[in-house]
Amino acid sequence: MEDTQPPESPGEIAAAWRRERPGTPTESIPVVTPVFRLAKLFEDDRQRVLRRAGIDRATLDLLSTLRRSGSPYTLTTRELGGRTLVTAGAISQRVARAEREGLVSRAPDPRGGRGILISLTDAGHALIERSVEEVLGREMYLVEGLEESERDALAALLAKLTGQVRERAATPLPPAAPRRADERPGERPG
Amino acid sequence: MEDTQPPESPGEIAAAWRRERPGTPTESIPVVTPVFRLAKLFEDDRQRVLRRAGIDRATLDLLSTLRRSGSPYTLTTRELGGRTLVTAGAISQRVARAEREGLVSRAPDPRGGRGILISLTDAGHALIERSVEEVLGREMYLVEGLEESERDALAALLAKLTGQVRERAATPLPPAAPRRADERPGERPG
DNA sequence: AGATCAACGTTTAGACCTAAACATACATCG
DNA sequence: CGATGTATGTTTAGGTCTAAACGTTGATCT
Repeated sequence: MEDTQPPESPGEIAAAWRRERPGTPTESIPVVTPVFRLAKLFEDDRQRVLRRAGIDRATLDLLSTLRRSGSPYTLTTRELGGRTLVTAGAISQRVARAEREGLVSRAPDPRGGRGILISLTDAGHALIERSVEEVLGREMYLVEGLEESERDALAALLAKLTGQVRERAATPLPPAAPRRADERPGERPG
Repeated sequence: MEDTQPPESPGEIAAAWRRERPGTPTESIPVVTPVFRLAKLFEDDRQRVLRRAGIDRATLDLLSTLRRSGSPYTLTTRELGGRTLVTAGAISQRVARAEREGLVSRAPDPRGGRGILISLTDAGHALIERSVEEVLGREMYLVEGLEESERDALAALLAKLTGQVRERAATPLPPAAPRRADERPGERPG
């Protein structure tokens, strides 16, 4: 046997929970599970493309953000942090790695501030120029399995959901679910 | 200043690329970017819930899969691998951690095989029982920002896209974009 | 000025993952 | 039976990330 069955579909996962624990709220599964899986599929595929281009995800993120910001391809560490989904510590490390490879340079902000300006070097500019086209071209291909109208509809729904989730995730967690005293979760059929 | 501006919207990112590099294929951005962001939002929020429940993402994954498989809550390492998105090495480590915490037990497969059976212990069963309800309840809340009909439409599109991407990502990478001879990728400015 | 505060960036410790090298245990074939 | 091959699991080396401690540099107040 070469490989086992593919992962359960979201529908199967939800059905399994309902079978095992009637009453379990499974309505979110058909949305959340595919989001995780798609993120991983895109991520892994992107990594294949990037490896060939001699760059990794972290560096792509950094250089793209600088490149996209337009001439003079310079942002402060803080601005980079705001546009990326990682912590300040990670930014620091990413910049350090990219600097070691000669892709970016660092200099104190001339405008008084305590900020540090990160700029694309020529090598960094060349590398991102080469990589962006490939990454976006490949993603285009991956996404073209959907009709344009479907992509538009999907993009709209994703945008709306992102907004909603951002709002709701920002609110403090509700109190932990009440735990029924007669619920004997430890019970196990022999 | 407390925090900088939120990350650019997918539309802004695409517009920036078109401004900076006319002709860049940006059609995938409104789909791919929100998928990454939603995955991170869900992931981070889930982690907050899990921390309170005294469990982490890796262990949740492991225990959920066992629990969902139904009595006797036992699977081989290989089966676990097939249902999870991580490598065999990661499974091994996850099981080792969970075993150290008394949440699962390991035993050689009695049916002749060279496989190892991983089973939920009573403690593991109790923990997952407690956690699942909270995680899914919370996710339900996060996703309820969309109408039910929107969620259904979104789920259908995500399912279709997942299938398409899985197919397309499996195919070998097309040849690298032609690279101009004067572009020397390995070269580094002194 | 001097003290205190706030913003910013870096460093460090620890967690988890992947890829690849290593075992092991069956299975098959001469 | 002994040699190869194949499927499974585990271990190890290395990498990136987060959280939190830490250090620095301006800004504010008296």
